[in-house]
Amino acid sequence: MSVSAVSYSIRDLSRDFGVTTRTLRFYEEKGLLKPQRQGHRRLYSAADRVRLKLILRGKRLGFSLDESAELIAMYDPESNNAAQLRALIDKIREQQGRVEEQQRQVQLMLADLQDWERRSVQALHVLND
Amino acid sequence: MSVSAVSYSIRDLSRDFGVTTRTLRFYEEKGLLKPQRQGHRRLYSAADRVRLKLILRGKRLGFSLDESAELIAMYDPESNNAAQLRALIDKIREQQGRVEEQQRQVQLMLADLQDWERRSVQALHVLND
DNA sequence: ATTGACGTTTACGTTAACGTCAGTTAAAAA
DNA sequence: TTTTTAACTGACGTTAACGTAAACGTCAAT
Repeated sequence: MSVSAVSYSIRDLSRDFGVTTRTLRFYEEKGLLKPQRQGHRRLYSAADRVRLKLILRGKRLGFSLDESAELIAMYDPESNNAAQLRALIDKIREQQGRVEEQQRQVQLMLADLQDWERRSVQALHVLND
Repeated sequence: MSVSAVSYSIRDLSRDFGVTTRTLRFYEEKGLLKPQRQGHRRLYSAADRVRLKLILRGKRLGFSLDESAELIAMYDPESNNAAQLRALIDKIREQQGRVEEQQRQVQLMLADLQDWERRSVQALHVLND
């Protein structure tokens, strides 16, 4: 079974995902990525790209790298564990809660301010009349 | 005009807002709070409480302390500046955008996962039948 | 043989938001 | 007056997520 070994240099990933090479090495230090080596050079596989995509998605979700690491471990397609999957979904739901709370706070603040704006416009009217 | 000078100790604020005294002194270092002194002790006024409330609200909104500092400067009830108020509202709207983006990402991820869950449950059925 | 492009490791630097002492002072309680 | 209690000022420590050199390896092209 020959695998058509598509692989990417660190530069490739850097370019394709808009992150620095330092970042990629850093993610590796943290155990988030484990590219193969050819000599001492890193060779990233398609699977590595998927993992990176997940990490970055995690960031956009507002997760820390450590949290992303957990998520990815759970997301692992090999261990097709239902309980784990639920745990993962729960984690995301928690995050969803936090984000919704922020949303509420933003709404509140905006409402406050717009109210204030209306009143200060009125105040100006009073002053100018 | 005698002002009924209500004031609070650092301990009071710490307790009332659920932050450490270190935090309060730190906020002062950063210029976010400017309590009066009685000797070398800090005396917080009602205005200081309002500022603190705003800072903490800013945090819940997902702003950094520096950003909160800006916000508070703009929020200043003295300078009743309409343009400034708009600027403030804009800042909050930006944040709103960021939060909404996170919300979208969370939704996406959840959808992905639930989809996956459905399929793996089916897969289990297949395996068990 | 040298240049240049790209890669590697090692390691110290940076920012944010405090935590955690250590050593002092001032005021209140015993 | 002595002891407690609360507060104060440094100042160094901590975590996260990289940034930023420094010094070196390797391979192809000139």
